[in-house]
Amino acid sequence: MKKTETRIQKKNHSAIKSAGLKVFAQFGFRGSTLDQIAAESGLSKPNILYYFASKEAIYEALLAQLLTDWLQPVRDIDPDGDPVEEILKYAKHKLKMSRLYPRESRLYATEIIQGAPRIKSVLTGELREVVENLALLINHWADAGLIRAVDPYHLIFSIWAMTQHYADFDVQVKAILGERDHFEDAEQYLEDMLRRMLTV
Amino acid sequence: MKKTETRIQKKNHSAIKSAGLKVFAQFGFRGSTLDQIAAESGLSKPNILYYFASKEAIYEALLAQLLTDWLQPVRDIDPDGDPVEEILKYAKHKLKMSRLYPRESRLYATEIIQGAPRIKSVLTGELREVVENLALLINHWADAGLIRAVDPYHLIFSIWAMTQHYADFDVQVKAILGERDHFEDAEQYLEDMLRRMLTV
DNA sequence: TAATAATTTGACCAACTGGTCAAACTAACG
DNA sequence: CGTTAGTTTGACCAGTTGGTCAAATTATTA
Repeated sequence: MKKTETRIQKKNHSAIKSAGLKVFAQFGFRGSTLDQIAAESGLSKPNILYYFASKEAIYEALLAQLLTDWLQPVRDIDPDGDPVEEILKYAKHKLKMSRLYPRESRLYATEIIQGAPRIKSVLTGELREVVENLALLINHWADAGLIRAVDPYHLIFSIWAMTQHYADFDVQVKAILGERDHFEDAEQYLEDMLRRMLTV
Repeated sequence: MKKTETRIQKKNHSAIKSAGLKVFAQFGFRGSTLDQIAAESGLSKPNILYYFASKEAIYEALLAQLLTDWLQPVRDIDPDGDPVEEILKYAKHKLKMSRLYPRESRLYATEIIQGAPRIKSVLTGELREVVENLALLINHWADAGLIRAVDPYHLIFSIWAMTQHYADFDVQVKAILGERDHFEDAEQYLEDMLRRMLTV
């Protein structure tokens, strides 16, 4: 039922979302202005509102995209794979997302810090369910003696916290480590940590 | 040389900072308005500007306080104490701060995410220096065989990331775990993780 | 090419923004 | 009690905000 976008629509929708991501990730929803997004995207303000009904519509489109992108890799964890390697694969994927798409991570962070007013239902719905299932799987692996018994929820939190830290707190990390790329060391540390947590 | 504050000044400075913390932590600097802070503090907008020169002055007073509160416990780490216990003591202190003062953590997070425009000099100055010293100490402990050799910087990042996660992403944590207090389990997990990382 | 549909914009608006200021009010003190 | 210093406020302002709209421009298609 969805109309196919014209060439121009495709280009402009994309330009607006890209500009919106940049602005919203830095200033949050209320701190961002349509004028900023207009300037960043090279379109005029009324033209932006021709493609999106409102400032909020842009923001919500970005959040929706983000959430599906983030939930998928959790679902992709293979219950029949090697437990440690599956968790490690997920953690490394998450870290790579932080390196390649730090603005997405920051956009999500600002939304959550502000109390997640627009996605709370997703958090208590889809996200919770997906995490619940992963926690069950981890407990199952532990019961089978394939990994050490750990609190699955806090294990997941620790992976999220550490990986997203490198995107969200990038300025701080760089202030301490310098501008040199630190993701290799971060991955090393993360792998080391997870192996120590998961093997006996 | 500092004039002693009158009773009223003390009360109102405090009320304004408290209200500012609440508002800034949720909406960031640009997303917050003086009217919100006025409503939250129970003072009129002009009255607020009688005590602070500008909206920015309130924000900066909060940040300055925050930074000293956060740097001190790092400095308090005792080079002559038991290494694992000293690091554990610091991590637990940080976690307790997240439980007791989540808004301070969120205020700091929004500032960093936005690129730390007002405190970048502190990051590359005081913070960097303090972390540098801690890293040297950790390496020294490792050289002496008192702890396992780990990357001290990423160790510190992992402590920060995990502890602050419970304050900054509180909504998400609660969406997954429910409203029940989870800090006890978090501390357990954190201690377990750090002991495994630091002992051979 | 002519007609139609899609796109873009300048001008505009009401609400909100941080901040000012003179005047009114209140507390403190000799 | 009267004076002074400290406090509070209503009215106001210029700049910014998200959003509207009719008109102009450009692309598409018959």
